[in-house]
This record gives sequence, C-alpha cells and structure tokens, in this order.
Amino acid sequence: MVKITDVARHAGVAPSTVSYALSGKRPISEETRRRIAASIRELGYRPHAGARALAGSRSDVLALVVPLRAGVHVPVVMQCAVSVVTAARRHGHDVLLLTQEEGAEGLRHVVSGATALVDALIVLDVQLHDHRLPLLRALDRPSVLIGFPAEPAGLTCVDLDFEAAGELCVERLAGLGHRVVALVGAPPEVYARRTAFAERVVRGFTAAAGRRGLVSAVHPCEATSAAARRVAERLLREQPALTGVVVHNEAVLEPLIEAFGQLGLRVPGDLSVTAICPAELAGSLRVPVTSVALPAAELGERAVELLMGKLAGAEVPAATLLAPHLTERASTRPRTAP
Amino acid sequence: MVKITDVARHAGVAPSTVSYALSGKRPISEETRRRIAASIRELGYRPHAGARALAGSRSDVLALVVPLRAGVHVPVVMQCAVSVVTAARRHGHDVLLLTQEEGAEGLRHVVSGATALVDALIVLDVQLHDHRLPLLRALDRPSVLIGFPAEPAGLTCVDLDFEAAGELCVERLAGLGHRVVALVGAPPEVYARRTAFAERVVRGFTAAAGRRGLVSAVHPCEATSAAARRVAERLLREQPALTGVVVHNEAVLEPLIEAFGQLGLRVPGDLSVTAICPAELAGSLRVPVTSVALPAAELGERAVELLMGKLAGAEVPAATLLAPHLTERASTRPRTAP
DNA sequence: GCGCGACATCGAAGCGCTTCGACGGGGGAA
DNA sequence: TTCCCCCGTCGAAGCGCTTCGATGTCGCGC
Repeated sequence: MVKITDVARHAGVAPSTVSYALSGKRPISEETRRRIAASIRELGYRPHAGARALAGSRSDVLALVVPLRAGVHVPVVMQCAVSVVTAARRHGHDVLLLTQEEGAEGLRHVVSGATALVDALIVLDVQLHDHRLPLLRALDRPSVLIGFPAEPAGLTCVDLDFEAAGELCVERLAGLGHRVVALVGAPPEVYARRTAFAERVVRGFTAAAGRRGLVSAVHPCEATSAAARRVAERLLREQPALTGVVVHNEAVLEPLIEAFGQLGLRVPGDLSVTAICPAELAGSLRVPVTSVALPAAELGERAVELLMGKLAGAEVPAATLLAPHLTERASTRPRTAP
Repeated sequence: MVKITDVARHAGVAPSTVSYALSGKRPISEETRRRIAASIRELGYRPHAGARALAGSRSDVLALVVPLRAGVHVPVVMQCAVSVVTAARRHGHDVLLLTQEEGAEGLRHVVSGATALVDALIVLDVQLHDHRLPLLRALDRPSVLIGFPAEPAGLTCVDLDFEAAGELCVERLAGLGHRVVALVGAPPEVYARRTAFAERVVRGFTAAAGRRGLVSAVHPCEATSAAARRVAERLLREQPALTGVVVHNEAVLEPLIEAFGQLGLRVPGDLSVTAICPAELAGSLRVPVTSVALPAAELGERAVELLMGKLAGAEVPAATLLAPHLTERASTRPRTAP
C-alpha cells in the first residue's frame, strides 16, 4: 500500500506538505503542488480513510437512516437515497446505509458506536413524534431530517411543503368548479404512526376545502389495487356528487383511475384527478395526471447541501420547505354544468 | 469521548487487556472480562472505528454496490439491500452504499480510494459481461456477486436459478395441458445490456418449451401499464391460440392481467399465468398468481454469509444457485379441451 | 521442594494521517 | 543595508486501537 510518506519521498517534500497540499489548509506553492499531484498520480496514492478519521477526527462518511416502514413507497425512498449518495459523493463523502429495523439502537450504534465512523447524518421518513429526535438533538454530530416532526426546534429539516401541496390540489379543483372532493391518502398504518407528511397533506386538503366551502372527505387507502377498487366503490356510494379527487398514494394512483373507469367514471370526463407524486409517475400513466411533483431527488440533494453547510460551520436555515408546483396534465377538466 | 484507556483505567487493567477481552483473541479470565464489560457499559465506551481500521487493518464495513440501472424493479433491489444491511449488522458490520452511477470509478474509489474503508463488497445487478469484473478479480478484498456473469470463474456468486425458474414455469403450464405459451419479460433495455438473470429466464423458458414441444414466443415489455396493454394485444393477435403466459416483470404483472381481462380473456379461465416475482407481489394481486418466488431477502442474506465466510478465511462455494420453488395460486388451471 | 509450562495480563510499538509550532529565506520598509 | 515579517515548508507529536513479545503467577509433577 502506498502511503503519504511514499508520496512525500517521491515528490521530495515532507509528509506534512503533502497533507497540506491535499487539504489546502495551508498555502503551498504552485510548483510544489504540481509535483505532489504528479507523484500521487504516478504512485496511485489513496489516503487511508481510517487513518484520516483518526488523526483528523472526520471520516467523510455520512449516515443515511432509512427506516423502511410498512406503507412507504419504496421507489420514492430509493430515489431520495440515490440522490443523497450522488450528492454526497460530489462533496467527497461516502454514505453508510442504516435501515434501522433495529430501532434507535442502530442510530446509537453509528453515532456513538462506530463513532467517528460518520460525521453527520440524514434521516428519512420522520414521524410527527419521532423517538429518534431526542437522540438526534443530543448528538454532537450535525444532522438533517427529510421531513418535519411536530416539534422541529433545534433540528434542521427539509421537505416538500406538503400542506401547501394539499391546498394546491384542492385549489386547482375548486378553481375548475368542482364542489365535492375527496382525498385518497396513504395507507392507514402511515397515519396510525403519525407520519408527518401524510398528516400535512390532510391538513392542507381539509383547510383549503373548508376555505372554499367544498364538501370533502378523506380516505386512507392501502397500497393494493384491491384496496383502490374498494375505495373507488365507497367514494361512489358515499359521495355520489363527487367530481374531484386528490390522490396522495403513489401505489394506488393508477389502479384507482382504472377502478373509476370500470365503475363508469371517466377521467377527466366525469372525475378530475390531481395527485401528489413523483412527476415521472404522473406523466407515465395512460391518463397523465395533473400533479404536484414530489421532488425526491431534490430533497436528497438539498439535505446533503445543508449538511455540508453545517459541517463547514455555516449557519443554515433550520427549515427548508420546498414550494409545491402543480403541473397541468390530462386528468383535470372544468366541471360540466350540474 | 471515552476511549479504551479510560475503560482500562476504570476496570483496573491494561488497555491491551480490554482489547483482548473485546476481540477474544487471547484468553481473559471470566472475572476480568466481567469487570471490563461493566466498565464499558458504565462509561458508555464505543471503539473508534477509524482507529480500529488503522491498527487492525479491518474496518468492519462492507460496500454494497447498487447500480440502479433503468428497468430494474426498485422494490426488489431495495429488499435485497435491506436484508444485506440487516445481515451485515448481525455480524457486526456496517454497509457503505455505492450507487455507481459513476461507473467503475466509484468501485475504485472505495476499494483503493477510501481504502480500508471497506473490508469486502457485495455487488448487485450483474451483467453477463460486466465491466466491473476485472476490477473485482484484481481486488485484494473479497467480494460476492448477487447474480451470475457469463464467466464467473474466480468469483463468488449467488442467485436464484433463473434458468430453472423459467423452466419450472413452463413445465407447470405444460403439465396443465397448455400448448401455446408466451414469456412476457423484462424491459428491452435490460436485455440490451445483457443482464444475466433476464437472459437466463429466457433460456430456461425456451429450452423447456422446446423440450415439451410447445409453441412459444418471448416478448420484452417496458415497465408501464401502457406497454403491458400493448403486449397483451399483440399476444392476442399473434398467438390467438395462446393459453399460457409466463411473466418475468414485476411492474407489469398486474396491468397485464387487467389488460387481458379487458380484452375478454379471464385469468385463469382463458389464460393461465405464472410469474417469477416476489411472493408478496404474487399473493397480493386480485387474482393471486402462481409464481416462482424471487427471494430477494434470502439472496442478500446468503451473500453476507458467504462474505463473512470469506473474511474468516473459509472456503466458500463459488456458485450458489437457489433452487426455484413454485407456489400454486389462483392464476393457473388445466387447459379446457380445445 | 524445585522447575517448568500454561495462563492471564502488561507495556510498548506502531498503523497512516493531520496539525501545531518552528524555521529559513526573500522582499518590503525604514 | 538592516530588520522584520510572512510565505512556504519541515519535523514531531499524537489520534485510539491492535498486537507482539515479555512478565508474573499459579499449580503440578518428579
């Protein structure tokens, strides 16, 4: 294994000079820097991560905590994870994956456990009252949450503004003249454990519907087509005047529209549908769906940027709420006269 | 930060004794071991991963290389990744996530780059002629592939026996009397880049069909319901006598069955369907599908076990092919008389 | 009763890197 | 010309852990 002393010898400088040339923490003459760079390339030198962590008390590794609970839509999480890895790599960081089936124990492990294994952490799928929050707050390492808990004080969070997204969907439908609307939401267990983003959508949906004087209802829905069908039937039965639907559940978006079709309701002819979901999903359906984009990749990137800011000692905004953007597609249409 | 010397002092022993008590590499008296354990707990000591890696030349971190190419079914990959993390953790290892959008560069990075950052690696989604193989072979670190390349010599691989799985599906249909069958496979790009498991299914399917003297056809299919519909229509047109379908494409399994339904073909009444996919998927559809289980979680676990074996210096089998198991569900039925 | 081996433990030497204080030499100010 | 300062570089001291050889202490056999 080629080490820093080898490089130093080869370049005719001291090891410390190589180190400074690499880190840029002290000025090094252009000439020397070039010689060192050449030696590094020639010898194929790669710093030893462990040694670096030991001496410098930073590992350039960050932890990504992915709970993978039931009911979460895997591709969204994955997309987010991938963008975190990519962004982290751009900043010279690697990513340690924690799935935290083991509860807070896993967190504790990486944090105090394999301490210094990670410099910082990114936490996905935050609950309103997440039991990991106290740990995170007590930590000496910076962290960024993707998602907002009920009490975000002292934490750095980033997320789509789901409440505004919910409102936006309703506003759009209301603007088109729809008077009776429904929200088809996440699976019941997601609400049961009080997942922040799910509740926020409901709140936004309800608030906007109230403000606009619409008749509205909320239906959780499991992530199966059978459940979608059941919800569709129920909707029809309980709200015969229904003309607007907001879907916040990637897995059932398509089955739901299919189910409506089979029940004789055409989209957008009889029913206008808006969704909160990844743009690719909305755009790829047979009836492209008017949707508020769920910017999974951007969230991951933002989280990394914030984290890098914190690691660099900068002040970063405690809350980053991405404004929702609604893209008009083929699933919405003005309400035809009653 | 509490370090090993603190523990040693607190327990009244030498640091080396603590180290040996922890690693078990030298005998330590029961009494001392207990005292040390107590001190560790009391002080909340956690070994510093970097220091350990530096001194011991092992980091207890393994890399998980997840390419995330277009056309792969994300939940399956994710399930596999999660089981790798869980299993690794059971063995005291952490997992570094590489998405390798950056090509072989990422691999090189972790391997020689942040050297010693990982002890070993697990590689997902192997192509028949994977450009990472030479790197992997040249590596001084053990690795396990999930999937088989064309030339697996010198590598350790584990996978479902997809060829046998393809055969099994056909055999089942043939056994039920079906004479005209089709395979609805992965998206075209998956074949284009010569993904091992996809080709193997085709080979098994074709071989078994030939052996049984069936009329057969293979149709790649993109992962959208629109594509599923198109394939269904095409199937009907080109093979009007079709009564058996094998689906090897998680994303279109359900849409395909729906499409058949809309074309007037009932499953299993008119068409028997078998699939190669995760058991949960097959079981959760409206018509539960007879399927060969894709044991994503087991694959991840096996890979970790093999890797741990190699790290421990044991001889492990170079090739582990999991035998396919077909579970009978509601989507198959004997062919009704012609 | 003495010696020897086995067992349990200690001490010290690194692992490869970063960082701090020191140092030499060249340029600007006086 | 002299002094000072600063730029660029060096040397050495660790970071926390593992590991190797050494040491002390029993208990046993002859």
